[in-house]
Amino acid sequence: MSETLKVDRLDLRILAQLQKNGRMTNVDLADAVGLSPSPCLIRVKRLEQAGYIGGYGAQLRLEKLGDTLTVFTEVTLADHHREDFIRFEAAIRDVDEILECHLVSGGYDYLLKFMTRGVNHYQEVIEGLLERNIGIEKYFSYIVIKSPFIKTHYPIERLFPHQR
Amino acid sequence: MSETLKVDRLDLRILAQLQKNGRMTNVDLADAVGLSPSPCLIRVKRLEQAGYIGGYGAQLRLEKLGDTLTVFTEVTLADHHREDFIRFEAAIRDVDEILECHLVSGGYDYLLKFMTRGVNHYQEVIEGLLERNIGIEKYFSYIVIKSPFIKTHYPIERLFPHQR
DNA sequence: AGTGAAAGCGAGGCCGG
DNA sequence: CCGGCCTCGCTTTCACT
Repeated sequence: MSETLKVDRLDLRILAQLQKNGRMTNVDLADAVGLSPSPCLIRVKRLEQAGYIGGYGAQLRLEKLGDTLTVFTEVTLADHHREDFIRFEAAIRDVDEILECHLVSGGYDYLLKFMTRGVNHYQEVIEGLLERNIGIEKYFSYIVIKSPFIKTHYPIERLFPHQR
Repeated sequence: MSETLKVDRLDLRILAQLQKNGRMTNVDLADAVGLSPSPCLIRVKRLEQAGYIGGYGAQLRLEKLGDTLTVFTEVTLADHHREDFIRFEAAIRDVDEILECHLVSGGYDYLLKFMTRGVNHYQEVIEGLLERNIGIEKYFSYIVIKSPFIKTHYPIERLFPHQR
């Protein structure tokens, strides 16, 4: 599931294609990368098993379904021992409304990304967190007014320019 | 492509399933939501055409392929006329290394999410932006040390609790 | 390693309730 | 609007190169 096996140029092309269209058929994929279906499928399976592909998902336009609010929240912990980080991370992991959790270097400790129905919903979630006493010293909320773009795929050739 | 048609409970279940596994076959999907394949497929097509599903993608574990660096950057513009926002957004949209762009309310204007090969690569991109004179007054970078979690799907029942 | 067959199964269209 | 049938094309395996 997580072996580091060698990934050649063909594999990178497969990954790039699947990133753009996770539902394309194996024959189309094979055609796009210049392979015949059988070995192409084998490579895809290998990449999945090796953990390079974490899964496949539909990209939903949640904002089309109803009102949503995205909020980025900067969190500073009261104490900074290893156990404080662990406790905090464990506590917020199960909060559905928190989509991302990043430990950052700089003026605060964590940057969280929330998705809620609106400010009331967000406030409820935040207050629930504070009541649970998980080591939050202070926090600051940045409400997203508009997201001009969110890209769903990355040109991986740029990350790994000279892969064999 | 962007009609707002009614989405019932069955549609929500379909969306929830496809969000978790965008590659599941239509028969499995139909089974999971309690439908037979034909009407299920029709609903999926409708949801795609209506724009509720923006696309399907493989979730790549880029960090397994090589070194990557994620950076969140707060950007403040020098001026705040409509044209300043438009010019800035247009200029950064084509920068591959910028994955997300959010206009926020609060202490600064934009929160950007970068993905690069490392600090040198990040610095190159940032300097490239500054040289282009696109109205950046100042910026501050938060380097991501660790991302304890990034969730790829949201429990959409929570966003739309009382859908018919 | 890749190619090309063959067999099994799902996608997608059509008809009947 | 849903379920069942039917055909075509894709998936997946296997023997061969």
